[in-house]
Amino acid sequence: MPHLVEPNIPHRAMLTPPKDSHPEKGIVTQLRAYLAQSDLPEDGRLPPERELSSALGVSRTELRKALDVLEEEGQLWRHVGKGTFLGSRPLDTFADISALARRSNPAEVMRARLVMEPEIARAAAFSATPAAIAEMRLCLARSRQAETWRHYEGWDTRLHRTIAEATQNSLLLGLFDTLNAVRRAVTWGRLRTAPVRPAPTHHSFAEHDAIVEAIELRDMAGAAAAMRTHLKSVERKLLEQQDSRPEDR
Amino acid sequence: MPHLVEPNIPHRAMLTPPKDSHPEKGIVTQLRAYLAQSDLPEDGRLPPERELSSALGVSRTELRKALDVLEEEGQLWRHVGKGTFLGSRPLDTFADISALARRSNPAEVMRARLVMEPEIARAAAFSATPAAIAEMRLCLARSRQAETWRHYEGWDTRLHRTIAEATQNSLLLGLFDTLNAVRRAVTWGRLRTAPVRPAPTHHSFAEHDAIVEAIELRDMAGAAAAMRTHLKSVERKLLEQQDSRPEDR
DNA sequence: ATATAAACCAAATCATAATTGGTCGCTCAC
DNA sequence: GTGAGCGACCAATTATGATTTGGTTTATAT
Repeated sequence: MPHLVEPNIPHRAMLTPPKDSHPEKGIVTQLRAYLAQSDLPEDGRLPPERELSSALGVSRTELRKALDVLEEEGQLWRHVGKGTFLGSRPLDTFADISALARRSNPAEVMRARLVMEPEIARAAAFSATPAAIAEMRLCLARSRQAETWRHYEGWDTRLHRTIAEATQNSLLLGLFDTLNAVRRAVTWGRLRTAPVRPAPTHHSFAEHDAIVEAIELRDMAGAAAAMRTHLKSVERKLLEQQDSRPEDR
Repeated sequence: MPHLVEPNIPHRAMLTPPKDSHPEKGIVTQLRAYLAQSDLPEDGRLPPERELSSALGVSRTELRKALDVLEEEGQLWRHVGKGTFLGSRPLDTFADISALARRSNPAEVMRARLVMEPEIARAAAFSATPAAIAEMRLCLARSRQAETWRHYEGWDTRLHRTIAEATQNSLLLGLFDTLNAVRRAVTWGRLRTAPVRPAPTHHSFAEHDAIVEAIELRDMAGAAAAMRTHLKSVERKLLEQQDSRPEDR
């Protein structure tokens, strides 16, 4: 148990400056002075609030008010568990797949797919080449022939990626790949690994057909709608599975 | 201290199958059979070598030889500390911002934004908290007060990111951040640092207002449409600039 | 009413232990 | 001798638990 009882330090109330008409402003300036003279570590991190408040002889509440002001001014940024730092918040833009996967979950992945993939399909309907469409048809055929769920999923993944490629937008493709990597990395309760093959009536077959058909017809709205319908089906299936099998972890 | 001394387990040398003319080949087929019948977890990870060897009744050395064969065939991949997995090694899908930016260009970035951000705004209209909306309004006000283009862009960026945060979907937020990082990397050369402030009639002001207003009204379609309108304006402005100033990169 | 102190919370970090594929050295059987 | 089995060790990775830290709430006092 840390920090049991504060040893009896004589209060320094008398050392506090005389009452100010705007006391919080005074603390702000006091804090500014401290930040100016104190040499902070390389990363601009300043001591935790609990230390700083006692060092400045103010309550943590008041210190936090002052910090709020400086943060509002953009002079520093704070984050729970990390600390308080001078300067502007570093855009945490390293798209670390594993980090994303750790913070995410299957429901989020499905919602992200529902945001991205219909629009990707729309773009693909606009710019897909005949070769890309041929590859989509190949994926459709192979996924129907798949003898195991593992094989089926392989062709399913390839179909969706082919659609993303068909946008001819390398950035969109990169974002799609990132999303896909997170999807695979997210540890959802081990799904179907059954060695049985998907039933010929599996809902995805017809839905995939509809997507590719719309793309081939250059029907942008139709492609987006078909993709949305498909992902909604997948989502429903996912939720059913999750409900019927409440095992967690 | 773990695993002090292995308890004295009687050797099972006599239980080993009779000598095979090509022992290692036999183990490979045995391993193949095991992989075919055993249902592996979603990620394709198979049991650690120490378990698998005893489960198959072969020595770890022999098992590793068999695994070497399968790895050479590309049927599985291994990594120290992680384990052994079926399928092909996941291409290092770390979303390398600089690599993406190198392959991309401003036009692609704009199209990617037009794909993602309207749908993000739609989702935000559904799930934004009052606090998030308050922050959006703050960004609106501050961007109007901005005294330089740099400040304006700061608040503009923060507004768009706040909208992405309001989806309450960390994965979408991560994808948005990736897109944003690429955007900044791509437009790195040509950031206008003009000290003049944006005109009060700047098109983005009213467009931003419309987006936030739709989000506040929970008007999902309206938010998506407003965001699309805004990005179309930005795209038009971008193309004008690019035309009038044909400098590339 | 306001401020303070204390307690609690969740996110992040740190420290430590346990796994896991890769490698080396020894022993034994043939 | 040659090769296989066995055990130990290594480094990379993961898992786990305690600690730190900003954010929030509550009770108390002035």
